[in-house]
Amino acid sequence: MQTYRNTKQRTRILEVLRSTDTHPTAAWVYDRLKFEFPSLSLGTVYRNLTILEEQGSVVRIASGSTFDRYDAVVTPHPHFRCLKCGGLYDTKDMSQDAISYPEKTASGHLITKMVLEFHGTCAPCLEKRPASGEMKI
Amino acid sequence: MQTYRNTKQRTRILEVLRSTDTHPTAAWVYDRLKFEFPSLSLGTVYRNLTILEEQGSVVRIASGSTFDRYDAVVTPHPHFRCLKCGGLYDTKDMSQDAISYPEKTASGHLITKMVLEFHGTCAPCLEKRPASGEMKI
DNA sequence: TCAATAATCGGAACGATTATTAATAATGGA
DNA sequence: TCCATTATTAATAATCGTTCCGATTATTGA
Repeated sequence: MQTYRNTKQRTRILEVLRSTDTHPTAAWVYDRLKFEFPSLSLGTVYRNLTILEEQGSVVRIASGSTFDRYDAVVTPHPHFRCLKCGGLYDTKDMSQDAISYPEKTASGHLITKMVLEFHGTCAPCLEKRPASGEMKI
Repeated sequence: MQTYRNTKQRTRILEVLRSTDTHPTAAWVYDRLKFEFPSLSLGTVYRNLTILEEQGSVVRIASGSTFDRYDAVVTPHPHFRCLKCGGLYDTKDMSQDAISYPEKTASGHLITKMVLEFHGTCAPCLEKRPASGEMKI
């Protein structure tokens, strides 16, 4: 059994993650901390994010074939993903608390977590484009 | 505007995908077809899966930092993902049809699709492990 | 049939993540 | 407090899924 030690790096990585709601990537956290720890390594960020996930302090949000994102809000909540820019947002007006599901599926799979996502075009990307049709000239 | 052509490879890729409910990866499809097309390239499989997705014949299921999977059932339906083995299953007993959501979020994001996943331990993985506690010896 | 060009093949390139290694530093006990 | 233990770090190499590239081939509409 592995015992975790407290390091400045890990502490700050969690603090940085808790200070934003932008669901950062490992690289974003690294950029944010490399001035504070000039010798910080990207591998350290990755390893600590994995450890923080094991500890339940952080949730990993997979995005398939692009970079993963991390969220320090571990309470289950839905996300909105923009298919144009890849942005990931919280949807504060929506909740998944009311959706109930069984402990096991009919096939006997044990459910421990429900993940709900909405996909589409985010408000900033909508503004960049004409109301309908293709961009002209 | 790009026009699509019909190729044997693309046709067979879609057929193979429609012949299974295992949500295959690109590599799985490639293995399945490389005897039929000895000179088949993995890049061709990837490109065609992307084209089939553009055409709406196939849905990509992202799995973050592991291989993506593809589903020829394009009707929205929830999936179960095993966190032990990475397996992806349909949950035939569950549906997401009853869950309603607005066209736009409060922040103005345009929603075009809802993705619902259940995570946990699948039945085969449950059987491999003792009912509770850690594996002994 | 023929020209235009989309699609293929093979391999190289890419980017996010993980593994490796030696050096460093946090921890618990004497 | 000092020391031994060992988790953690930094730097870099390696991995792996996926995409891109150039030359060739195949499909399509005229």
